[in-house]
Amino acid sequence: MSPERKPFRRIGPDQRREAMIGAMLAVIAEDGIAAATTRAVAARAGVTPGLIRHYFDSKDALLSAAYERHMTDLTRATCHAGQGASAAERLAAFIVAGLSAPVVSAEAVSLWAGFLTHAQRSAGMQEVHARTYAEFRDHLQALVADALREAGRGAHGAAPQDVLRRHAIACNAVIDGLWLEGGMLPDAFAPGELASIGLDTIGAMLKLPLAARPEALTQGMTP
Amino acid sequence: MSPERKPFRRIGPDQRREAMIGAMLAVIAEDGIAAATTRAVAARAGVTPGLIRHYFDSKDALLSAAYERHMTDLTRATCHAGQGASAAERLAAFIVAGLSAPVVSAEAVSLWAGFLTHAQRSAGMQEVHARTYAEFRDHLQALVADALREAGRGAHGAAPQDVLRRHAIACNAVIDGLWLEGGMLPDAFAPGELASIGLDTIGAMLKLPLAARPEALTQGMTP
DNA sequence: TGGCTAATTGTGCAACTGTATAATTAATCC
DNA sequence: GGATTAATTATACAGTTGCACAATTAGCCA
Repeated sequence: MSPERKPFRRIGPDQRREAMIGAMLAVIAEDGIAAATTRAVAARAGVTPGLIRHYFDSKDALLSAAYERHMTDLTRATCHAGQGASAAERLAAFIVAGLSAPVVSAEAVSLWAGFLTHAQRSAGMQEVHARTYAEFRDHLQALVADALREAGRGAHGAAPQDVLRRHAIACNAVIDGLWLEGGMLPDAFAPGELASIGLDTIGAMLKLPLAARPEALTQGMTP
Repeated sequence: MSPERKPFRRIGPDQRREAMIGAMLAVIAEDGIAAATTRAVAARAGVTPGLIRHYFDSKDALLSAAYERHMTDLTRATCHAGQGASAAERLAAFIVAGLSAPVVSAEAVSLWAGFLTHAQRSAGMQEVHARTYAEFRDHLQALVADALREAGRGAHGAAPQDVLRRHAIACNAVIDGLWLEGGMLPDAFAPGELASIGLDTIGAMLKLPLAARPEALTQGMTP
């Protein structure tokens, strides 16, 4: 009856924080946010529950940190894909990236929905939400503005700033809506179909011919 | 020390069921799904916690019932607005209804997100989700088909069924995305703005001139 | 009026939750 | 290599949760 204590090793504080955030994300994605208890997350991180409170002020603080990381990852995965010679190509690449794996996935939507539930009641998470959302839409609006200017429109006209805002809102809605459908009904769409629909819809709306480079579209076909 | 018991009156079983569903929806909308405990819901319904188990097999069963009612209400509020002389007018009315109050509201989005979290892990709720979603999109696809036929398109052409499906997916995405934005950031949009953007976007996509009847658009302005 | 029945209440419980706090130990520093 | 310190574990606790079950009672029907 020797009181065997669990052996452990110290790792860098930043690594441990990251491990906990990763464990929180994994548990939520797998078993839902209701299952993301301190004990479950700690077990997933290979650690004792008490340690969570050593790195985070509360369980909610860890939740906010996880939310921020998830949204940052999603935004980065979409925005960083925006390479291309022309502005139209960059916009198209952005759309395709946001509507292909791994951005479109059941786990990503599951995580997002779980966070959303808590976002309305937690000031910290609301702040993260507003910030990541604004970041995403501003980026999108800049891409749209570039593409329109490149096509010889936008610099003149009635109220370019107002029109730009409406366009950004609409583009964002198209991407969000398709992303949601794809994540919730993964088997309802052929590979590349969502990206194709997104390009067509936004292209028609902006009256710009948007086309994905071939390798970008088929990229989502090989998981 | 007389053991005073809570007085009560029996109401019709259907009414009591409805009252409990209503209480569940109210609690979730107000304080989030985490606060929707059996005790909180029972108190809201003016009833003792034990009674919930008398009308529902479990708390999850009540949750599923509430989910179904919420989605049915949302769908009905959108679909039943589709009156109009022409097919294009009916489609426009549908879009406007789905992008105006009370369909667009923080409570509606809050409820939907809360349910979504549980939907992925409950077979019953998943079934409700798939059913209400299909219903909504089928209705939308029929409206789009009518509007295109009315404009002299759709009956001929390459693959009308396939094109129709893509259009329905895209329309659904636009409405869902705008609905989401409006519900999460209620102060970010002027009254009627979302509906106007929705009409423009879907009109451009279908290459149909879609316009709301004036009273429909201003309807969302008087809360 | 007086049961009868089902709707409703009250009580209790075992499991689980977040977190506070003390005890232990791995790594660092000199 | 021994002391120091912060990282980590272990324990405990008060509150909450869903639910089972027995006790009551309101309304209906003869």
